[in-house]
Amino acid sequence: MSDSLPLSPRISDLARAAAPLPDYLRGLNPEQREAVETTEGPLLVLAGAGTGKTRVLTTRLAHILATGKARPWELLAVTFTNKAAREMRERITHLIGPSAEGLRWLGTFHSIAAQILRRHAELVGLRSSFTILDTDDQERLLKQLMEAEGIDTKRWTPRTLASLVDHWKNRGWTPAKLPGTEDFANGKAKSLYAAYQNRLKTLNACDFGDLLLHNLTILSEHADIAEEYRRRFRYILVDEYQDTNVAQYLWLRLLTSSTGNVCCVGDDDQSIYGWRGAEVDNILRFERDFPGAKMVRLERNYRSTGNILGAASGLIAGNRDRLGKTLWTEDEGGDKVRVRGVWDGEAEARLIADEIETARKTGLKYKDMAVLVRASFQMRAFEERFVMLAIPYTVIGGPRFFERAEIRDAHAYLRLIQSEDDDLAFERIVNVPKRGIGDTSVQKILHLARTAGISAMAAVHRLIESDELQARTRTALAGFARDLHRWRTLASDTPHPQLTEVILEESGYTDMQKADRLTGQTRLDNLKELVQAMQGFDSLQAYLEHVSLVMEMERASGDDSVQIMTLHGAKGLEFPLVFLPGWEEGVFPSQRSIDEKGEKGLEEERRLAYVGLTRARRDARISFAANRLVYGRWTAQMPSRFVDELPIDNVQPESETGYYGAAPSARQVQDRWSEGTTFGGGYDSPGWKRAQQRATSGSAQRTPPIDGVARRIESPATAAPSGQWSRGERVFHQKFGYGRIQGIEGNKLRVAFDKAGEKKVIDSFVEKA
DNA sequence: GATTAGGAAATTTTT
DNA sequence: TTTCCTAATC
Repeated sequence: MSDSLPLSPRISDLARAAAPLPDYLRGLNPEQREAVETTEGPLLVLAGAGTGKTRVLTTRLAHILATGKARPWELLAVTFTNKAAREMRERITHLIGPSAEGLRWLGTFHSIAAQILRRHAELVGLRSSFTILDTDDQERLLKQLMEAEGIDTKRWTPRTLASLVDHWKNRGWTPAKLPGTEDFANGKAKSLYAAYQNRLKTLNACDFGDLLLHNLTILSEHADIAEEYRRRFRYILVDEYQDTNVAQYLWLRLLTSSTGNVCCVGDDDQSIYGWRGAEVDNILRFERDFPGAKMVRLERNYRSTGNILGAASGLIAGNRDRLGKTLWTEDEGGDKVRVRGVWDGEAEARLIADEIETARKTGLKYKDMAVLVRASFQMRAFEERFVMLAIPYTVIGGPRFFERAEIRDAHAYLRLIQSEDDDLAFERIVNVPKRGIGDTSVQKILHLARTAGISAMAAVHRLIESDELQARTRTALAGFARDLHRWRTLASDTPHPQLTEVILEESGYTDMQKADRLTGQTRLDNLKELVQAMQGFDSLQAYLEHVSLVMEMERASGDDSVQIMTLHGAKGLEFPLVFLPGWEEGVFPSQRSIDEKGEKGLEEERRLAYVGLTRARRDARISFAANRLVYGRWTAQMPSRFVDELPIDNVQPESETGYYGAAPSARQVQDRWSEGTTFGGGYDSPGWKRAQQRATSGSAQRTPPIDGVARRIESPATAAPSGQWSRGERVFHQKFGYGRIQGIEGNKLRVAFDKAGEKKVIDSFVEKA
């Protein structure tokens, strides 16, 4: 592509001719080189899946540094995730050595915005020590405000308001700039938003959205400050540009100088966070937004085979709003993408589990395989099956470490010790563990705090002196205050990990967890992990700052296990073999996406499908079920429209799947379905519908009813009668080993395992020992 | 102030 | 079906 461009006598061209090619430029293809060497002016790099995006990004930074165009601290490089930032830093260090440490402004949008905000906090009414609230704190705060307004928080949930506020902040709207009115709580949303922002100021806190929003206020109202940053950042680099929201876009505009050395890298076909405020438009409009912008397309794919690429490209071609690009690969051919219909969700899990074992025999490792689902509720079927067959697996995603209740409780203690004014932390743990300080007392404390304009802890001190509370409550509060005081004194000369241990012990938190036989052990383990994680930080302050911005924990990876994750979670990853189950209307594309966002929502779903397919290096396998158990009800499913949209040439429909439990009628339908000259369409046939009707005619049962046709039954879950267990009995479990039954609830057993601690397991997964 | 029973909801989630 | 949250009861 660059070959066909008219050659302009640029300095870099001359330099290129004169000097030998630096090592780091070797091995780049012409487009990649162009993306690296076009350092001046606005540049959009459209990087298709698997085209070496990260390599280009890091090489570009290295190039700018190596050629002396800028020093490390004059570069602004923004990513979306901490993981991406970390990876970029590592790879640059690999390229240019330790001087990469000088890249002060390489980080996520939020961490860089937080840095800037700390320097100018007073301009938006905060102190530079402000705390960053997470979504849970945010919702609790909003709930208080709503209750103070007498709003029915069942009819209008704090969560809905939180997402509204988030939405507004994503668009860069302060309460004053908010256009129009909302239906929410009879038009009170706007005033609630204003009240919330005020409350945040008194708490010296801000939420995630504020980090960007306050930056916008500062940069647009203080020209001198904006100018200072524009001069500082000589080169700007933005990763995943397709996922930026309006606020981030405005932020970039404010930081981009007139020389406009801004390079945005992204792929409009991989924009999958629209529901979180991402604007594909940002990338589609780039050339208009940054006059004189160049565009480089990276279209050579180094990851997938021709068939996978063909299937993905054919599918995404159905989207209208895209810049368009044609991925190609030298690795033509490869296996076709297999598409199979199965009877139900269980059959799908069985099929995939069996194929995992088969693939393993051909030399693939478990960790080379991934199951990518649309929504997390689909994961359970696979987990159950994998446990049964002892296939090691890892669920990526799930509840995040720092969001677990016990971790947040521990943090609340630490926050309250660090700053007595942290009312949210106070509220969270005044009565955790139970100290006999009930809801009414807490409300009294908070009321006094609010009316007197003091912190909750200050209110506590006052109330201890007064007689407004019962003597018993006063004693409890005094005890709590005394503990806090003691810990705070201790904090000055105790390393923070030990401090945390002391607090958890002395507060009775550990004992409280020990008393919980069900989840206590897991939680205590998590707390241990927390103390471990704290070791890596110089101070409590540094640690707390870190966790507020980094919601994830370094995952211990490296073990050989099948990865189960959502399609969203899979972005940026690749696997030799990828399973894509649940391609059914309503599931994928998700009905809700379509209901809420119509055609736009559908296009985003299609991009999600594209992301899923392009994760595969050698082999992608799509499946769909005729029947699925959704919230305990059997639902007839139609194959996803995306199945139809796959180009027939790259796809291999399989009809041998009857073995996996489909009734003949369903198999016939599948045969018909796969026979069509245009791919798909067959599910309109009477046979498919009949099969579905039969399935739905019965209400909730373990399997969809099949008239008189034997299906392959091998699941102990269906075979094993329950009620054969008794408490105290010794059992063996594939994954957790030996243990003793503590309790029985229906088909679930509470088992204290010798090694793995107490777990709830399905009875069919254990055998008598 | 703690326990329990009933009812509504149930995507995706980089910070 | 399960899970979480609120309201009613001890």
